[in-house]
Amino acid sequence: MSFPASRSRVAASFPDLMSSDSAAPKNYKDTVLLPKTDFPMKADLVTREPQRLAKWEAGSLYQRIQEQSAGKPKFVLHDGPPFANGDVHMGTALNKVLKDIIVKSKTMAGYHAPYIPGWDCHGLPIEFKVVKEAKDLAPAEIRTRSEAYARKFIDIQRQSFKRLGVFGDWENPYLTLAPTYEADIMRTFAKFLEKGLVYRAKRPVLWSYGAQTALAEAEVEYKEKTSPAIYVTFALKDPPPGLEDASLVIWTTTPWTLPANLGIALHPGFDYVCGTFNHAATGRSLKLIIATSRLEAFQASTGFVLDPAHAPEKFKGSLLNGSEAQHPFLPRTSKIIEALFVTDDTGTGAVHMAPGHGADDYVAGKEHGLDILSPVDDAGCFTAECGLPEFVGQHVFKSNEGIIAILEEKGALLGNEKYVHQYPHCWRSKTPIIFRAVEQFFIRIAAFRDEALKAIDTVNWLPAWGRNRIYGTVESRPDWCISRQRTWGVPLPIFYGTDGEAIMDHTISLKVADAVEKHGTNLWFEKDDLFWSDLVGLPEGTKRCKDTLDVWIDSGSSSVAVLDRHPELYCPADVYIEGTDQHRGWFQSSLMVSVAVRGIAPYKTVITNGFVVDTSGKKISKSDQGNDKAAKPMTADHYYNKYGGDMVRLWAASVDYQNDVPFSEELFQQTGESYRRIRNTFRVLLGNLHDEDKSATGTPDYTLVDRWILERLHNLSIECEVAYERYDFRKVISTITQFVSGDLSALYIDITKDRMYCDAANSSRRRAAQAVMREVTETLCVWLAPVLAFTADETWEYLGHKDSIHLQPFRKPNPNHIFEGVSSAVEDLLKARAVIQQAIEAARQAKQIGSNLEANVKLTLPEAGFAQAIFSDHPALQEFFILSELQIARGPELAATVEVCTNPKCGRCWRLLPDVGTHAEHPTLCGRCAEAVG
RNA sequence: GGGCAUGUAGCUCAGUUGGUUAGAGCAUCGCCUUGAUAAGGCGGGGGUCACUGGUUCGAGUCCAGUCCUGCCCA
Repeated sequence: MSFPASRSRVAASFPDLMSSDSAAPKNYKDTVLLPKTDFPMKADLVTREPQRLAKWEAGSLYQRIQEQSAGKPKFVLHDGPPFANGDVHMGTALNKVLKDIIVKSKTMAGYHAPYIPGWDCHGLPIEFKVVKEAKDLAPAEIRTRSEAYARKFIDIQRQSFKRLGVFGDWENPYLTLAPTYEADIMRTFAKFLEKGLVYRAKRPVLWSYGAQTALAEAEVEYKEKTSPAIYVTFALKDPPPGLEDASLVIWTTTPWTLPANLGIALHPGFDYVCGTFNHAATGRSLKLIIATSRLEAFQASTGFVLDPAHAPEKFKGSLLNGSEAQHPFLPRTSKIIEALFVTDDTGTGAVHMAPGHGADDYVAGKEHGLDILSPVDDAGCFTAECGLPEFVGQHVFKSNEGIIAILEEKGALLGNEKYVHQYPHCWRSKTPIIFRAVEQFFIRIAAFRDEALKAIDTVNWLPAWGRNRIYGTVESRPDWCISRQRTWGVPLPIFYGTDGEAIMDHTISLKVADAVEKHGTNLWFEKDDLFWSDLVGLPEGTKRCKDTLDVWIDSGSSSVAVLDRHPELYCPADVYIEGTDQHRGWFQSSLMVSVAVRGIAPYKTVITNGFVVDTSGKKISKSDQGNDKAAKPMTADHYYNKYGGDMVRLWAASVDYQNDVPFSEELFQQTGESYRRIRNTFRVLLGNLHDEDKSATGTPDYTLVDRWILERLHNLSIECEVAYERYDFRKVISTITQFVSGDLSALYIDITKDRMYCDAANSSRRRAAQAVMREVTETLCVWLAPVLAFTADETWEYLGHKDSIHLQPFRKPNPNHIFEGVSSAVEDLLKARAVIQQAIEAARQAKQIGSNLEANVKLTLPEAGFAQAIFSDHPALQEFFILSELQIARGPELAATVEVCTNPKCGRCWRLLPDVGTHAEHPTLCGRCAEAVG
């Protein structure tokens, strides 16, 4: 049944026409060949898409696509694994749909394009959540629960991705927690060992003495804490002229770190003064060095005031670079270095450096060759290394007072205040954290940095600035710290000998990998040292390493664990596509691993997509979910459950993904408008094909508009083909949208309505239009299929095809659809049409006429031009302009005037024509309609 | 603070190597249609091209600086 609602409404408004009285004018509505289709106007994607998904799945569509394309040239898009934590965010959905559009479009472009999705499963955020739910779990238990947690979200996310119409081998994804994958991570690490790229060194980490563990940033909460803030003097050794007997003054809120002091940092660009400072109350007089900008604050805090009697020495911080100063209470010197992180908002412009107790200190210290001293044990108590026997075994925070007392006694203390500041605390034990250097494993980047930089230039970066971005990060990145004092990860397959030294032997790590491949990494936590040393052939007393590997090693190893392992994939992959943050993340870790392991980049092309941001351009992060200020839904399920998967897909294809993507529900709904436009146009086209003559052979009798739309379709195919090749999906959609709305809906379908509805069913003009409409609909379906995966398939089915559109190839642009002179004729016709429409609009606004068919138009064409054949073909012109009456004249310029048409109205086609009433049998019809009705 | 991006109509974006009156879709307003009807057609309004300066006969486009926003760092 088609349009039942409208039919009854017409009947209700014209009861007289429906009367059974044979004398009354006949109702010709039933003789009009209106569009007829069951293709619903209302998409109802939310209920229909799952049915189509079930059908695809039952028919193993993905597998059939792979079988059908077997043997064709391959195209490998390697999936960057999303983290198995939380629901699918719109940013994740954008990325995943883009991947799918690439895979689908490459498949249709004639490639064999398998897609193996993956998940990143290890890592702190999961461990964090698990441990938060239940405290004081044994490592093996944490791992069991973490795996369950990850698997839960893998299932949730997999359902979402499938629901979005993403095709792939969903039953066999790669998981970084799979024993085979974990074993490959260990083998990758073994390769690093084999190449001598791994070393062990101390480095400061956030340490909770309460929980006796290292913490990550995410496990730290900032709370107010009162600390002693003290000023301490360091006497210069071998001072340059003018600075004799002077002391640098540092300011610190952690006196306990002074035993680990190995340096003092000055800003090379700051101005410093060196002068005599007098303390009125005590009568002390000292020669001190202070940053000029901090002078006032220093004097106010300490009471030491610069003696105005002597002009102070002035110099830049860079002057003292490389000099040394005497430690105030230990028999050693501190190296004076320059560092840009020195600020002038607190302190003295001279910063106490303890590379074992601070991140900045560590980096700057490393750069200037300072040692790393961290004389503190797991419980936060001083070790013998601190050089102060009376403090050994005492907690660092309890030692502050004692150290201040020593400074006082040595005369090195200039001031001591209470200082309230935000200080990091352990989220679990609630104790303040300390920075403490512990042994870590590193990868020596310098050994293959140049090779990595060269590899970057073998890759096609889209957009092109990605190249500079990653080049910069690789160029400047320090050595890679790959050990973590965490539980939920792949264990570092390393052992310590009885002397405490790490045994760096890749053959031992490979033995661990083999065992892990069979039994999983839990074995590392479940069995004891004796078991393991026995297994790998090390002597009794050997201890296994308790650290896990940085998760970036996990995902960074995917070119080894996935591309090299899967028979249908290869390395380098053709495309990686991820968010821009991955230049420093996965793109880089993958590059580093691949270059180290096989000497080349793991990808040929790298595409980045921007972040999904709110409409004011602010980032919307997952963690903002639930906050009052970001209460708007940002998860994909909200959108596909409310609007449908194709709507999310169309949105993803419509946005400028190379930049940040502004997003709101309102913006999202905008793409719904273009969806409706496309769908309704498909519906009319399908409706007009209801009585198509499928037996027809030969070239139909095309009219000018038929040829024109076919040529437009030909151009559309060229544009879509190129746009897909350039991954410019927005261009595909805008090209199709403009074609559908501008060329089809407003022109072609409108113009051909008359012949489609009112001509005899078998008229050659009507059959030609149907041939055109089939060609147009099928071609559009094919180009839309990678994006509107569900709707294109649905339309394809209504076109009478038995099998899925996703098994179809793209259509090559058809050169038979280029017609000499047609586009220039239509160009002129459109100019004339614009003038006519304006004239008609004026008459309409003046209430002289209603529809176009009531107008009698006088069109004046300019003397020159407008010479194409159609301008002397009145019926064709009337069809194109959709007019009942048209007169043509030549004049100085293009113009049109409108009068009310006085011809009688045909009761069937509604045109106002002079030959209405010439047939006795059908007195209310025009000649054409009388003949059509018969 | 540094590196890399970005800024054109209410919103999302086009705008070739500098060259008529800066375009499209959506939104908005008015009219028509009621045989695409929870659709369709026609017409209109709306922009100091982030800002400042420069090169040029001519700048949305090229150059310099400033600001906004994002990513990655410090």
